[in-house]
Amino acid sequence: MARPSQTELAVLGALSTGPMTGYEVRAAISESLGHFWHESFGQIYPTLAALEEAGAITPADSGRRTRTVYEITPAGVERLEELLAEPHRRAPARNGLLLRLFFGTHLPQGTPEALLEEAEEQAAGALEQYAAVRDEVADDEGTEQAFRTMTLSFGEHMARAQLAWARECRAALPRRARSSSGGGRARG
Amino acid sequence: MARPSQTELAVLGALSTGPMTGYEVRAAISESLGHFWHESFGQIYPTLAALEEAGAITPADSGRRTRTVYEITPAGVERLEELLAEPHRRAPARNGLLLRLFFGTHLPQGTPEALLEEAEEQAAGALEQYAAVRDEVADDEGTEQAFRTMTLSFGEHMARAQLAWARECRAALPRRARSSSGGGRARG
DNA sequence: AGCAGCATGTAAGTGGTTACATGATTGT
DNA sequence: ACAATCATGTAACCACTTACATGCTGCT
Repeated sequence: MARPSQTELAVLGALSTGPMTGYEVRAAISESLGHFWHESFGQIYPTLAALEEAGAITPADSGRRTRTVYEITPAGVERLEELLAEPHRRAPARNGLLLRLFFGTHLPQGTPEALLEEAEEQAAGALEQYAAVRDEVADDEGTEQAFRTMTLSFGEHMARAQLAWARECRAALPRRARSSSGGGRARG
Repeated sequence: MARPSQTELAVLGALSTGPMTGYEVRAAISESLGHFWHESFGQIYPTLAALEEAGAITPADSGRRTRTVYEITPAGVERLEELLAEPHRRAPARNGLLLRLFFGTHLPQGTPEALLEEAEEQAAGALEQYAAVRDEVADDEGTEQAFRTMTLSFGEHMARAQLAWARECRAALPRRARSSSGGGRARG
């Protein structure tokens, strides 16, 4: 196996919270990390196989033979700690919004305005969702709660920042074209 | 043609600012979109070929035959507008920091502390960089300046948000393990 | 002559998604 | 009996990166 993959970390991490099937791993990840992470079966099952091969996880008694409940082994915990300790190489910068916005300014459209509006709405929407989750989280306890709060808080901070940024930019934009078609050149 | 739509957009967008070689396209993107976008030659050259095939760009007189300066065509501008108008594609939700932080809470380490510290330092560092860029940008003019300001502003908002979030979380964390390193402060 | 940096391209590999194929279990 | 959903897996493809191969141009 060797390659330190993000998926490996996610799967191993999920299993560190308790024994699960591949199906449940995916559910656990998408429930708990909602907006911030996601795995597909096409990644999960091969990763489970590789992890078992490497002795990091082991099939536990499942009661049924059509499903495989995996359990993390001591070696797996070690591996997980190793992965966590590794310097977190961040994804190559690829922000589609900024890309579009930049090149949008070279076009006669109201494109930049529209993009900023969209960004603003999206952030506002996210904030509403987070507010709803806040209520739920209040019921949780201990570590679970600490995690959820951090995640949530991260989402909120980022959404608020995006909202503020979009509003500032919209306010600063010269009011030339008002959406599609219209004046090409602003200044001469 | 096939649709490497994000790269296609970036390349077409770059060419919308003026004729360029593939090499220059890459430089233009990394200069202007610095932290927010990036293209590799392995993507750029095939994309240029495909765009030429599709009539979106055309080779212009370069003076030398060992380089090909491409120019965007009216059809290319149309294509660019089309791409810009398209509903802004997925951001596949994969935040390595949040992932690690979550599973870090299940381990006895000072892992979460270390991650938050790293996140805080990274944001602080970015802010310093942006401050430097601020000065440069002041010299620019017109559209160029408007773009740079927006980009920069986005970076600043996000970095400040991350900084605030990391600090809040660290303050809220129970002080159990003291982590390995002692270096928490931003350099002066 | 030699080196830095401009310029173009390709092959192999990575890390991931989508769609599909298959079947078991549970609830009504 | 049937549908929903739990569960496992694979094949094909996709966007992109890395490393490599090659050669030109301009400067000292």
